Amino acid sequence: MQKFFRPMSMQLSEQEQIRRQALAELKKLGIDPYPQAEYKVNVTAKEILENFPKDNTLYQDVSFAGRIMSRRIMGAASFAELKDHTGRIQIYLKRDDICPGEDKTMYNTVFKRLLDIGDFIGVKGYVFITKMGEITIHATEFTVLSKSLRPLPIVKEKDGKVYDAFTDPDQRFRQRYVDLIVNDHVKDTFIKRAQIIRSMREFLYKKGYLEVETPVLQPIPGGAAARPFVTHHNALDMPLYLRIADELYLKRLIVGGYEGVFEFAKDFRNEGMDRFHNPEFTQMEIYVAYKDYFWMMELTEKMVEKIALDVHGTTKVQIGDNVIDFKTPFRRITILDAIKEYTGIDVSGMDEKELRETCKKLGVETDEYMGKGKLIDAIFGEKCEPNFIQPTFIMDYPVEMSPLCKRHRQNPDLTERFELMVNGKELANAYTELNDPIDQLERFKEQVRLAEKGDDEAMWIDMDFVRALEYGMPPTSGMGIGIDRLTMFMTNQPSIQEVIFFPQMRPEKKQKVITPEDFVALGVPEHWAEHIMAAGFTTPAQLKEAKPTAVQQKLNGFRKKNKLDIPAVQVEEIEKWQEGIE
RNA sequence: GAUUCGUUAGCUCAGCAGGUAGAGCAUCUGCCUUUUAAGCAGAGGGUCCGGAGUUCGAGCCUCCGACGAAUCACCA
Repeated sequence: MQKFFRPMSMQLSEQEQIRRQALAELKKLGIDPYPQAEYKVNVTAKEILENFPKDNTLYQDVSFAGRIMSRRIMGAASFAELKDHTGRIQIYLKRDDICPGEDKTMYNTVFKRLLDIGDFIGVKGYVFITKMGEITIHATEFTVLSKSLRPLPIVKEKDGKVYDAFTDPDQRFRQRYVDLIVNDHVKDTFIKRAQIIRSMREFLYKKGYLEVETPVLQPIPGGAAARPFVTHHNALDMPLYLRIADELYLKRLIVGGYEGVFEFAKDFRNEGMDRFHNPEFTQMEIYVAYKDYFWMMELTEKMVEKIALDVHGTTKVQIGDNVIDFKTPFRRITILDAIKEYTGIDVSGMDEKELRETCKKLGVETDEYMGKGKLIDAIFGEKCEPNFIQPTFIMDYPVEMSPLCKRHRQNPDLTERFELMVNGKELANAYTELNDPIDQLERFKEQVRLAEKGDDEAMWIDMDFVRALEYGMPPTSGMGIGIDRLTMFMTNQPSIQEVIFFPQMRPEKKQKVITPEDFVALGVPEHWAEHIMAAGFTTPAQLKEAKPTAVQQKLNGFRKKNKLDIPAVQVEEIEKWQEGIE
């Protein structure tokens, strides 16, 4: 346990020490730096900045709270910037307003010396406009609401140009709270994310669909091809998996008689991480009875169009160098036609061997495990996918790739599946759902055969799901849409880490400085501890992992080489040291 | 996983072709009652990511390691 909670650096920086002293001095003055009482606020920064220019009789008795973001002190008067959840506003303090009597402590000591950038204060006063034309709260009193003990990165701005921006991705993601404090545009991105989700919910509520919750812990991880995270339930003494999708549960609910269900689902996939993948991510999946994938295309494009309009007020959205127009209807093309369009080759009707040759000719890499479906997908992925910048539905995927999808009504080698491509990336995936229980079981079995061949992402057989289908599922269409990717598109962010508050990171390792004393504490005698690092064991862990005999050889060799006047070490001693190491 | 780049003060970054570690902001002290990247004068602040090596001497060179980023691969 200990190793996950290494103490932060024990050494406080000068600035941190000064802030702790200020904290103590505040207490000495009888000021509680962390008061309990509610601080009643009657206005936001945004309201003032919007309304005061229209009517300067407003806001003559405001109570406002926020974080100090900058200070400009000029002797007996000061300006500071306070930030609340709506934005920043300047405040103005005058010594003789704050301290009308003889005692000037509140201004001279508390405000000027003991408060810092990062502290929360509340102010009461009235709004006016300075000579320089800035809307400002003239504070006649202030209250300390919370003292900050760590200095924030100082980001300055003039004429829209940002100086000393806080941009280091490592620090921004590990300490997202700091990122949110100093980078206003980051806050905006996540507000837009919330708008997108809200807009989607509204759209689906309006159609009368039911928002549901299904298990995150699943005994069989189904509904997608991906490696799951495994955990263990103690009471039941059985493995459980974090869901990779919620598809099979939502379809059970369709069997149960609901005609439209959807879920915003956190899904988990134990796979690589990059600009487009985080181990946990959010998908919205929806299933509607009596519909097919054509109907679902319309729902999807209408929904995405509405989101663009709600977030941007227009269907045109800048994504990287491209302007994407989410105006309906979106283009539709089958995967085979797409391949024809971009390679000039008609792969329909080709067998596996011909497809393999085609891949070779096109320079598409393959391996021997790939079946027809994967080969076609490889060609598409390499030669076509990046070209679909404007929203496009790619339709009718090969049957091998889609074990939960109904066969195409005209061609049993294909399925009624579409993916929505935007900016060369997959955004949504949908089927006319397979509701034939016998075919479903066959397809599951085919997946098992793939698994036996070595495909570690093939699906598992979920017999309970098959049983549900055996009771009868109405014809249904279902769709899943990636919320993180959608947010990336709608906010023009280049990486998934920019749209997930706390993206997965390697654990932060504070490098601990190891000294001979650390070895002494583990039972290594002093005369060895002072040489053990030089002899090649720079950490206790290294010492533990090494073979006792190897350690003995190394240490005694070192002793001889350096002519140390200490007794040679015995293997039993070394074994004892190793026992002492965690 | 591969390659490349990066890690120096609280923050953003310099640092010569190895020779006592620099700037701006922040901090501290003083001045300043409408400033706004406030200003002026002064001061303090560093395990140069960790370790080993080469060298009289390493922030800089070599090797090993940690973490991050970009590109590619893998994966969907």
